Amino acid sequence: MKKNEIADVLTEIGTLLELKGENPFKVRAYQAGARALEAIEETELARLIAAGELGTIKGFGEALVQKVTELHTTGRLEFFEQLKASIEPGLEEMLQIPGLGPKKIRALHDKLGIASIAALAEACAAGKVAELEGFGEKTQEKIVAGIRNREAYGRRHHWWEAAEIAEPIVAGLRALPQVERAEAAGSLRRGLETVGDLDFIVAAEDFAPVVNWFVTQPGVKEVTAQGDTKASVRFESGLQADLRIVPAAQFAFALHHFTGSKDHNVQLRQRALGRGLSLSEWGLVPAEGEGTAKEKAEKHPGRKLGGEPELFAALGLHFIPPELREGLGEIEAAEAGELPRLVELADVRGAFHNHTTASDGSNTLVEMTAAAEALGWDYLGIADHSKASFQAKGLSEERLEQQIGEIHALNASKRFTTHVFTGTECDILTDGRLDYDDALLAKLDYVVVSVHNAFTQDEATMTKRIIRAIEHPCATMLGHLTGRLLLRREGYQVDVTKVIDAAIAHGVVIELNASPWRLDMDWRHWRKAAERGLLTAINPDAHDTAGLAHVRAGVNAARKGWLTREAVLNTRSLAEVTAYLRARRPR
DNA sequence: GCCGTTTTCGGCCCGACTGTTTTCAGTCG
Repeated sequence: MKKNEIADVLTEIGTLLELKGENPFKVRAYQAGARALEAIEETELARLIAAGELGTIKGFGEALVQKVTELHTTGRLEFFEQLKASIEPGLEEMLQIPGLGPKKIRALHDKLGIASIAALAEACAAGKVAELEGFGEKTQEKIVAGIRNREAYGRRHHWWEAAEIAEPIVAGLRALPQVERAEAAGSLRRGLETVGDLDFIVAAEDFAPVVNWFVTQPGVKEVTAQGDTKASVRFESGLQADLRIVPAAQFAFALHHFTGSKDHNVQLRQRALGRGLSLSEWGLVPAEGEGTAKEKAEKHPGRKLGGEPELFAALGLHFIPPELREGLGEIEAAEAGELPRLVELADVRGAFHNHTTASDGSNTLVEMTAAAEALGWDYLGIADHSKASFQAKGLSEERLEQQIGEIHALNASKRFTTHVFTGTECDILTDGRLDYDDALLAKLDYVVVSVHNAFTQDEATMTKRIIRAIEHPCATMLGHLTGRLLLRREGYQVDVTKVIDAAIAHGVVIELNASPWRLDMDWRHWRKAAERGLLTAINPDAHDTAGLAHVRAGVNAARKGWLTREAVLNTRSLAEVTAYLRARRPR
């Protein structure tokens, strides 16, 4: 069984154990195991299992090693099958309803025999749920609303769309007279490709006006909680947002806490405890002594921090950028002083893989170049579709020749300070050949090769197909490695490790497609790939002038992948990139 | 179920809010 499927099984075991009322720490162990698995490369997992070394990975004890090994070797797990059979299948999906946790679901099941969302809806309609001990009218109403909206409520949201909602709110909060500081935290701040909900952390003197401002924002459909120090709202799209207000002295702690991730926080708290300190959203206080963390924090006014850097410093760590806080080794690296200097948006000097009206873009070559110049870019690569992408108005040989001429003329005119590179997004045909002949490809500054059809090929075929394209002497970079569309379509089946190996061997760049709906290749692969020498280009895959700004999403993903400026081709100067591309061209 | 330079057993983060309670359980993050 593949790594990701094994991770899914571990996650589901966690959920099932939760429903059974198992020890919550056991549940957490399975969930942590699943996440840890996602950070291991497929071939590395196979090696660890073969060598009997899986147990050396943090989070994998005897039981998980045995289960992962069994799943990996046989594709089955007796324990999982029995566990699944022992729980009615409808109970799992009831967890999606906000306000329903394992305890309430068990009560509904044990006392009313409810084992599906449909049965739950019926019982609510009959008023039976409200009569249960521990339940009431309001709970029943919440369940009814939760069932009605569960699709919108449970949905995750693209980072880009979440940021578009969050940024004006942060700006609005900062403009309030009571507010000293305001930040968005959570997975948005960590730059995760999708966001479950928004978290706003505010430092203020007077709380009530801030809460009132927040719950009356345009687009707020429902106020789901409102207290003295926090409030929760839901927007039209189903996106939920939480506001938390703290005194200024606690701001850094609260911001860190709600930025997460959960794994990162747990690890950092363990580190604090090892030093006799207790870390919480309230502060960093001695672990010993009377009182809650909050009470102790309030007795330590000297613990006021300017910001998160001091928090990390107090634990003997370099500052860990939010994007790295996934519990994937960043604390160890911060301790050793080995955190990478992450690539920044300001490092980007241009981008490849952009479209114009020649194929399926909606702005012309001139408009795209003007937009790139406005961004301060030194160069812009145009890579329209090739002829096999008929649906995208792919360019015939003649039209591509014509475009090359137009670009040369535009460069020669000196109309823009931004230099334009001639390129193509050349289809990788079903057998791995390229869509243009070599003579034409050789006329271009660079060639992006991408898969746009026959997504359903089996993994071996697809892997062979892509590697054949990488081996082509004209290939400069590989476009959107898996073809995934976040929250919409899984990528095609491909052995990522083998493709990375081939790209390194042949000096081919793998792009980090920066489209907020793709972010492909996934950030989870980049750290190891770059360590092994893979170079990337953060490519917006822009189809209009506004799309160029998507490099920001790509930079987020690159940072999550521990990438430095050096690992990203399009942080280099025009002269360096020109030299790089020239050296790459077939002789 | 995992983990260990105070431990191989006994911890494992903990506080806000809601809705149900009359002192607190459950959920959530």
